[in-house]
Amino acid sequence: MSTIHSFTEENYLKAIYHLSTGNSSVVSTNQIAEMTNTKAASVTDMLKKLADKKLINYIKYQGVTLTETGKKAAVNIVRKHRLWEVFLVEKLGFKWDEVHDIAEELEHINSESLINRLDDFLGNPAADPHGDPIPDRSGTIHQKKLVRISDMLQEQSGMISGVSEHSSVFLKLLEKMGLTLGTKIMISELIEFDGSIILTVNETSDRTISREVAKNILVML
Amino acid sequence: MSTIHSFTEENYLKAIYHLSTGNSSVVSTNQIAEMTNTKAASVTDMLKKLADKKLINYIKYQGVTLTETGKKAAVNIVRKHRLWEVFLVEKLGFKWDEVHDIAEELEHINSESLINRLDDFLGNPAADPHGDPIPDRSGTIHQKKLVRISDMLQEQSGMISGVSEHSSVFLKLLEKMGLTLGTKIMISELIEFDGSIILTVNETSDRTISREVAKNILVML
DNA sequence: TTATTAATTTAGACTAATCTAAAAAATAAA
DNA sequence: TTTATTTTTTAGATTAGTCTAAATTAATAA
Ligand SMILES: [Mn+2]
Ligand SMILES: [Mn+2]
Ligand SMILES: [Mn+2]
Ligand SMILES: [Mn+2]
Repeated sequence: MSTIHSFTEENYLKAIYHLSTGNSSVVSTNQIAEMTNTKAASVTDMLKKLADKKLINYIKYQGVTLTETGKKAAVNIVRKHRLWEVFLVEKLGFKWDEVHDIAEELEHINSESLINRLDDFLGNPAADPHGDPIPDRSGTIHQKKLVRISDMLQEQSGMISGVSEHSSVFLKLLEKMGLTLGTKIMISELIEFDGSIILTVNETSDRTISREVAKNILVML
Repeated sequence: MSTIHSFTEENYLKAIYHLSTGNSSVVSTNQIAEMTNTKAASVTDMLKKLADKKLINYIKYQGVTLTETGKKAAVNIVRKHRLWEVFLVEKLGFKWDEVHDIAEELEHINSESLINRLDDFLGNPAADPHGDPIPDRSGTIHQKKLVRISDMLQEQSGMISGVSEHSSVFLKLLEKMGLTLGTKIMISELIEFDGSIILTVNETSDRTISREVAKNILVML
């Protein structure tokens, strides 16, 4: 199954997928250009090709959505990306801020049996090192309900289970502050002045984080 | 270190490397075309490019050799290919006849730290699943002295340690006959009529193999 | 040593993916 | 509801890698 698409086509499909699971499900040419580091003109060319292959629904000037086929292809790439990230962290000992670029290449390796064996080898993990859910082999995604720390109330507690910002600087910062996945936190104080928040970590020590940081840490209540 | 070369350039370098470690160290355009499944005209184009990049020594109509830089690049690809094969067999449970094509893709993933970590994770193996030596991170290859079964004498014994034919049909045949790496064999009889050979396997049972098969099994005495 | 055959290179063309600059359409502002 | 701005598309080029067919060079045979 799953026809072979070029490296490049796969990157576009993944970009469209990620953009469409964000705000609006319709994605614009410029958004895609930005995400894929290309120019709008190049995107238009590729959109025509993907539309010809029935991977996207595309009407000139109206943006695109993925077809069922396109979505399946995209989810499969996401599955591969996240499984490889787990491998890199769990088996090879990479840090969570070091794996993205390598997984970006590995996700294009084409072998159904490879990825399913890898999945088993890793113990069929539910989430990648950043807490993002790993689609199962049928393409189903079991997304846990998570809330941003910035949306939590005084005294509320939970466990850090994901991030919505994947840059290396951000991840390293969390690492340094001891705010990695699995850490228990409690909202100890909400600072009115600038919206920053004081957390109690693992029921022991305190940490102050800015609103900007708080917005990008996801917690399971 | 190690400048980035395209997927395609890497495949050419590897082809030239393998061809030049065979018989003559000078490799011809047609040989490369055959190994890379392309046409001679395409090879000529690529040879010019590789020569410009100082990866090969190329004089029109005279064939090519790798420069030191080119050889280093080629050996590094071979290292990656073989390490990935070990991973696929040892960790993911693939059979030795199933891994070549996947490794053919994985060998192009570009990350020094990835491959060195993988090497460590696998326990710094000396050889791949087909008995081929794995270059160390400095590019040195520790090749063991092996002889073809077809070159062995009556009563001589040794351990199967490699193959010089990597096709799936051949590997499956060996698998079925129990002639896998690590098997102890002894030359029990040389059949004059057709050159076929009767082996005693693990000091117990006997196997008859054709001269053609015998030529492709490598033994450590 | 000349003629024939084989190997290699050049010429010219094609596809995928990209770009810049210009044109067209859609959106926002006046 | 015109005008201005932004977004998107088209036009025309470029680069990497490939091909077929023709020309050239080398190797082999007569
Ligand atoms: Mn990618
Ligand atoms: Mn991730
Ligand atoms: Mn390859
Ligand atoms: Mn091998």
